[in-house]
Amino acid sequence: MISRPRGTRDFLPDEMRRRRDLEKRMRAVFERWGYEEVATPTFEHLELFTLKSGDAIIEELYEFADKGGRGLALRPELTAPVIRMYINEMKNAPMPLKLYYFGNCFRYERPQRGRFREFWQFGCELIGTDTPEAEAEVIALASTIMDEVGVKQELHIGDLAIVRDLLGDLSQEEQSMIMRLMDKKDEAGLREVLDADIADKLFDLIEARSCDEIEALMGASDEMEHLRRVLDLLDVYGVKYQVDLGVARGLEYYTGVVFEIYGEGLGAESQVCGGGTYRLIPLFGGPDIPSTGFAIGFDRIMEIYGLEPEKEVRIVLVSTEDTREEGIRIAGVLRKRYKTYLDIMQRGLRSQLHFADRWNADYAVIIGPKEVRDGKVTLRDLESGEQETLTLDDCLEILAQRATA
RNA sequence: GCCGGGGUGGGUUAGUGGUUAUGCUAAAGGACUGUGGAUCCUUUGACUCGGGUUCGAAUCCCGACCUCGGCCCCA
Repeated sequence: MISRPRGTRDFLPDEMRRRRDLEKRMRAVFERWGYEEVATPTFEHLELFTLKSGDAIIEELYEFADKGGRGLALRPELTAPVIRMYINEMKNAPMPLKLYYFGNCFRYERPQRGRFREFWQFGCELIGTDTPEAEAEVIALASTIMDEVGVKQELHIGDLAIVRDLLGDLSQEEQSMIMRLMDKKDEAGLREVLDADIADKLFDLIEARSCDEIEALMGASDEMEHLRRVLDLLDVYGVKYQVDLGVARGLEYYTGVVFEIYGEGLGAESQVCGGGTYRLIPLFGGPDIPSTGFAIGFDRIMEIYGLEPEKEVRIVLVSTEDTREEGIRIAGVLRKRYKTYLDIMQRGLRSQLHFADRWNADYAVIIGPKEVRDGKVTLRDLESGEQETLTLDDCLEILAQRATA
């Protein structure tokens, strides 16, 4: 027997219905905010992901050579591919671009709850600006999506521009390492690599919970005003957040405001969304324009998603040996509007109704010799067990009434 | 990559060294001949894999694989 590769999943009908329902709800929010969907290939040239990613990301890549010897990789995330797409073919589109996407991504990692080797990301990129208005919109959008799908969220907002002001003298590598330590809230580690006064200040900064506290430590600056404006706008959006300059994000291309959202009800993998402002476009050979975006861990939302999919009407069309052909004709009419199952096993009446029960059908429409003779159908409500024989038009009428009731 | 818990039919479960591996559920067929959920009968179907200990292993030991949880990293 051949099993699934490790860290992958099969989605059975019940779960798939719930996934599609969640997808639909999230997609609807992006659409209502004026974002448009795009899709990129499942695999890309290896360099797209190795060019500006840390070793950790590269180690997790599913990479391979194709039959022509090209180095390729399954995408580990979607920001880089979307930016690549923008540079390749959307440079003349009117700014700003508001794009969203939903797709599977691949990382060679140790699987656990909420972490898989194949997983799905929803996300968006707002390309062309890093104004406070843009950043506030993107954060508010992320937060709204969480609300709309019933996730209890905790939103943390940081700002790498401010942190980098403090670390300005240090090299790129040192800054990256410090970001990582900050993310882990590793005080001892930070004290090891930093001068005592900078370490003290950095730690106070991580503890700061308001702009005033930060300004008291760092003094006034353009970055400070920028962050203040973003937070003011979030207040207007009605978004609840917590200032947390310890949010450092793993990726090195973030430059400004960054944020993470944690969901309630998950284990170790509680981060359900992360994003911020970055400058990735020039790194890939495009113009020096900033973007803001985020990615949502779709599978993690699935774990804590409490809403039930919309009820669908399921009908089983029951016919007999003599009436199969009439059954197919009537099923054709029902199928214009409803999910209709038609027996193809040459089963008897009893057996077809048994199947209808197991299939959780709402109604059985029975077409036997009597019905065919009278030009009628029998509509049986499988929940109440009540049934009546009536014309097809009347049957459709009743189904339509019940569906809206 | 590291540290723990766990793997018995499709799902669930009994079985801690000894006949043909238990029950429930499911699926297929039947009893019941124009009506599902009940009952009964038949059939299908499992010890994750590989070593070791033993006269004998689902059971004890080791390893691998998978899985669950944690570290790391992130979505």
